[in-house]
Amino acid sequence: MSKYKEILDHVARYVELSDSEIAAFTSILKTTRVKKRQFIIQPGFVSEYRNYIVKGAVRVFYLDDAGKEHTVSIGIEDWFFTDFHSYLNRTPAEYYAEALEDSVIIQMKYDDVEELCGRIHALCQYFRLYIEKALSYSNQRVITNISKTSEERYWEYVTKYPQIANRVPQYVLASYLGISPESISRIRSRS
Amino acid sequence: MSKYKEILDHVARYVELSDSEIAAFTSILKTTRVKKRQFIIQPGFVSEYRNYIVKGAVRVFYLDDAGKEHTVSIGIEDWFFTDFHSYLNRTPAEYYAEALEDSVIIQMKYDDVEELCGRIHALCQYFRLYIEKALSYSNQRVITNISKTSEERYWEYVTKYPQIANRVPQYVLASYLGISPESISRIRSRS
DNA sequence: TTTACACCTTGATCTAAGTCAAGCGTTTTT
DNA sequence: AAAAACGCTTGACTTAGATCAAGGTGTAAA
Repeated sequence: MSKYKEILDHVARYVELSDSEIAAFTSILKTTRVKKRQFIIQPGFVSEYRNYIVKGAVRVFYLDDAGKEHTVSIGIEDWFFTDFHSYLNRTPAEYYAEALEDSVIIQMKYDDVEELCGRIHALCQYFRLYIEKALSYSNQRVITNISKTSEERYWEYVTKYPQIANRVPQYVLASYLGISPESISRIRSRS
Repeated sequence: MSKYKEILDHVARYVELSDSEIAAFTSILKTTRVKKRQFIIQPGFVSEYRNYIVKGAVRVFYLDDAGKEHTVSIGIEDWFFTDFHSYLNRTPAEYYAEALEDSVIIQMKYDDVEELCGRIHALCQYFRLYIEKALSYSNQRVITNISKTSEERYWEYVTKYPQIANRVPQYVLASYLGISPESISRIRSRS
């Protein structure tokens, strides 16, 4: 039983890899353990890795000039995260990634991923298909943000992702939805 | 000179295709001409194609229950558009795509794209790399929407995409930025 | 050439949601 | 076990931006 079972299962949902391809893929993986409140990405440093969450919860957020946090993504088991812009362009990150719980993540370097995607067709397909889904989801979020009220966004999220909503602090959810923590509290109370 | 010069140039910015690969790719392409105000995608119908804009301008928008329009994307020459969710899942579209000018677009069917991506590694790479960029951009937009004021979003857009801002009606820009047309007008006047 | 529609502007008003501030349980830390 | 920090709530107040409504201008159509 590979120590990379979880991520290999994830890949298998999209494509089938041969044994040698699995070996090539796992050879670029690295497991990292992080403690609650530890940063995995920090502004100023290049986000070199694509990170897959095996266990735990991680949020990516942006700290604006006024010192306010805006959550880019909240991930739990079986999610990828990174500062995509930094990762793709090898420029300093603008976001933080912070462990919301003690977590186990699998990391893979940009260069290694690109090299493998150039060499292994199935792996390229895997990333393509996965990213296409992520894009469709991101587009959805944009529209929800500009077309729904705070209250609608809150209840939609809680309904769609109860397992995340119940697991992360409310102020994180608030900053993900673009609502103040006080407003979230009021929305909950008037129901 | 191929009649698909523009899109082949676009591909060439990411990967190199052999002559036979170019032939295979162009064989799945179809050129369509649309008049200003014509719909390319409509709710209820599956968005079967990935559409590349050769000439013209197209916007994708969502019409909410209250009858208000929310623009998902504004594209001009050299951009792709589709209702990604509908396209990927072959479910009825939720969005409209409307030509803002008389336009020429190149269309490719989902099944054809998937078949080619399964067969031609370089093409799979091309779509993967392009979509990764699009995702990074979409993430950016989410953060801008939740962290900046209407006024900041407006000026940022105008500065970043003057050629689009000057080409499309202001109410389209407004619905893209999540601002009312009246507010856009006021933002412009107080500068 | 006048009718009409599309798009933009300006003014008056309204309201959802943000801000500021205080208080209160619950975890952490020491 | 006390102190400190964290996360959530509630109240009073403020405000950015929406809504409603009317009028103006240019372009296209009849």
